[in-house]
Amino acid sequence: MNSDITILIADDDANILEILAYNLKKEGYKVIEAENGKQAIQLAEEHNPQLMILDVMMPEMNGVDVCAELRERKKFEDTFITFLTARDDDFSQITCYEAGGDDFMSKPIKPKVLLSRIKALLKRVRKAKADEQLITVSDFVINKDAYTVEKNGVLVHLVKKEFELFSLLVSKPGKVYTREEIFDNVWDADIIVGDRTIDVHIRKLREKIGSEYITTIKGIGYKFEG
Amino acid sequence: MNSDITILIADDDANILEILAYNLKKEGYKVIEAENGKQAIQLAEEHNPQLMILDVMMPEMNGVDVCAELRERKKFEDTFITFLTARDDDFSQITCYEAGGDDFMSKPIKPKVLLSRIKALLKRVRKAKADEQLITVSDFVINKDAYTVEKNGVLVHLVKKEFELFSLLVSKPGKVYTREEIFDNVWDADIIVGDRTIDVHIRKLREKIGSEYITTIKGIGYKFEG
DNA sequence: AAATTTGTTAACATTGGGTTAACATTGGGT
DNA sequence: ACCCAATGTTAACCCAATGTTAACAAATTT
Repeated sequence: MNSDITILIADDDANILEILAYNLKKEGYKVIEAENGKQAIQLAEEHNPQLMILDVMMPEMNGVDVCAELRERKKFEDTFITFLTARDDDFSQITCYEAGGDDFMSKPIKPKVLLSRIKALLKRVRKAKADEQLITVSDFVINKDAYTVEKNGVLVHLVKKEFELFSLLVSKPGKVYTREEIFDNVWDADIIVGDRTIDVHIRKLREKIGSEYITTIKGIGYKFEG
Repeated sequence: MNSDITILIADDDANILEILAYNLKKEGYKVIEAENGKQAIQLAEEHNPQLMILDVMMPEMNGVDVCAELRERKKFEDTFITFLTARDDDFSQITCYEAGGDDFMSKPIKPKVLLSRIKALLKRVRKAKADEQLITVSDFVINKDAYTVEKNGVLVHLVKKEFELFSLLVSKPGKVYTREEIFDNVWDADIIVGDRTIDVHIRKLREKIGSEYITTIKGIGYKFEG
């Protein structure tokens, strides 16, 4: 059940690494181990963990710098990062949070505490994940995994382009999407389509979901009415 | 800037309550104070805080039970709950997380640590909230994403040119925009329109938003009265 | 490869925002 | 007080933007 969660741990102390890895694996998480900061970044890039546990003091690159670096990239914007530190002096705690960390733990780590803490963190991860894929707005439930849309509980069959168009509009109810924005998001960058194409898809969408949800803002674009 | 974030703090020690409240208010959060568990639940019900800081040991009802009780209700599913405890023994930490807590802090609390920790927690709350760009001036709320204008809470429908003209004038209340400036900003560079065009749009704008907001400066241009 | 589904285009219909023209009114300068 | 240039007002008109339809092309499935 936890096998879809990847946790990256980085510590230069092989013993700690082993203890952490053992306990996390026992719970069913997929564990990636790094021995220093640089490796942590590289492995994060490779495995896209949902949670990272970084030792603050590491060779090559310290945990805080790793965190700061990762936070620069959109890809890791929502990754949970928690720090490990030997001393719990104010300075380093604050530095950790300022670098964009989500949590902070002092060594020595007691496995039971670690695990319950991680569970609390992952609760949020799971929720964030589920939120991304299940959007509920007004009369609709959009499931991005299954590519399905329900209106008041009944399934509405949307084909790919319709679904993507609808997802986009629904992702920010009320926001007006310009034709250009729609093209950029729903069509591949190198594909050029005529200017009636969007209208036709909007037409079909309205036909399927009802015409009252998508509003035309003449001269600008379309919006979904939350 | 933080005034839209409500934090509830619950502790039976009046001194701690005061210190926490002082520091949080200083940061601009709206703070609700409770002296015991029962009161905390009641006040949470009333004020719907985004974050709650609960002392574990309290009369009437302890923090853990408060948390467990709140987590039962869908309304508080996404509320962040963080615990304060006097001792940091394993048992109570784990209990806290099991009750559905998101974070855990040991007394004595150092204000700087508390604040940076809270900021880290609220980062995620804010993220969901803060993506509308709203301009608020006098009686109006202008939403540039949705292309909507509200006057005293009621929607005023402006069409493209009207909206752009209004946005321009509103962007610097009090500043007089010459006809030339208006043309440059609202019309494409290569388009030439007659000299009554602006007047007609101003006329329509005044009709829709009320005539008292846009003033004519004869021989110069128009301005929005802040 | 045929059949079906999905996506795009073209051709035409429709609409409403933007502009203009024609006339009314205002108010600053002399 | 008068003039007239600048602005206000109205309604008609035009056309660009969008709606609509069906035929065609591309893809996916059978």
